[in-house]
Amino acid sequence: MNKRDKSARENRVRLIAAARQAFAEHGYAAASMDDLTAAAGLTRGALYHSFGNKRGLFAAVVEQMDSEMALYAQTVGDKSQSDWEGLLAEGAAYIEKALDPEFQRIVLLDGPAVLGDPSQWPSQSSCLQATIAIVEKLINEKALKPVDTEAAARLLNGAALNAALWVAASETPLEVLPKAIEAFKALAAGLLKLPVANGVDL
Amino acid sequence: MNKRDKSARENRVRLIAAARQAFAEHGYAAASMDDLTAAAGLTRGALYHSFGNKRGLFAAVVEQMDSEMALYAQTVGDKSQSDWEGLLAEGAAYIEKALDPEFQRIVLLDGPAVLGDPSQWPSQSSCLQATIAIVEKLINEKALKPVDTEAAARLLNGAALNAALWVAASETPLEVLPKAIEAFKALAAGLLKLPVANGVDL
DNA sequence: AATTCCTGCATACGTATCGTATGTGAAATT
DNA sequence: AATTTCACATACGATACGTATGCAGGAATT
Repeated sequence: MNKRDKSARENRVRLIAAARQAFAEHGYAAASMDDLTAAAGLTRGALYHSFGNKRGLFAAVVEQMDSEMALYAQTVGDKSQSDWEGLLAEGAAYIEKALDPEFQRIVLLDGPAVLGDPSQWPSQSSCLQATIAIVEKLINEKALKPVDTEAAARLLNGAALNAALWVAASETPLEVLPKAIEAFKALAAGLLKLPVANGVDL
Repeated sequence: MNKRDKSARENRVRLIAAARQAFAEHGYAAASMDDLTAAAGLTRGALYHSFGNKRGLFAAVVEQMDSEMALYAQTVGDKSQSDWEGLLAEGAAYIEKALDPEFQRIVLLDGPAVLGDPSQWPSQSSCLQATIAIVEKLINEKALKPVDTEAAARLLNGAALNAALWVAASETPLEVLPKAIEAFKALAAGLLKLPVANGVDL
């Protein structure tokens, strides 16, 4: 553990943290690299050395946030009683996550514009892979209609994401949230081979 | 019809057209206002006079594209035999629309970053309103589960939108497209009170 | 018809910010 | 101890946005 590499790593961590805050507060375009590097006690020289350009730094921030989300989704899924409930819980977790203004601004709004279609991000797959895995399992168990696993997973995530944006932009998020989750569960039920019994918490 | 207003209107039309092309080609951030105004035979002065700033021009472009989309969605819906099929057709139309690189870049990628959450755009509602109307009608007919109409409409649109991005980014769009549409129809079927008969084109 | 007013647009300027090219000092290597 | 390396700072140039001002040609007024 040499001293130089260690301090360099620390600086990268501090840059990502400062960038995360700046991007969340001002948005990608309006975030000044002079300002955010100064907030980290560095200059733009460090930034260009470590991340190449503004976009590279942004990508690092998104990757960090996305892996946090994937981790959270997994714990939520694991806690569920059945695979099917795990799928629903993951979706609900995604919806709730997007209530976080930081997540909304960086990942949902600026992310696609800066990094392109989210489905192509390496990090996004980590979150999607979890969904795909569950869908695949459920199809093998013959619980779901034999649709394309990736297609189903992407649509579920897309619906959840959109629901999240809607909830977040709402004037009364806490009122709208249950409606969004209910609609999400109804949609997801469309993948089931057999209709769920009425009354089961849909 | 005085001469000045007429030429001013023409100039606005030409600016929007030039902007639409520039934003589609380079993306919002990289589109130079000097360049695009010059392409329209004007200068930035005209732009700031008519649209206030770069964002205002962008908003005008998005509104134009969105209203085109709403118009198209409506014709597709009207052509359908039943309301339910109309709903599915609209979703499919949305998915196909997002294969258009111009629509993808401007409305799907840059739009949210520049204008904020799409569900808050005045124009977006025009497209969403159509979906909401159909959903409402189907719920009144007791064909759908009594979910919140706006929630259902937003989730459907979100799923379609995400499917579209996925198809567009795919290496083999024409292979993926039917999978996306099939999965979309399955999801949408989740809103139905009664499961569709197996074999009906799901 | 002549004059004045109005306004849509051009021109010019200031400022902010990004990316690169170059410099430097401390740590690592020998 | 001398040399090399490299993480980062500094300096520079270029680009692009927004504003403030100027102007010309069509409208309004008399």
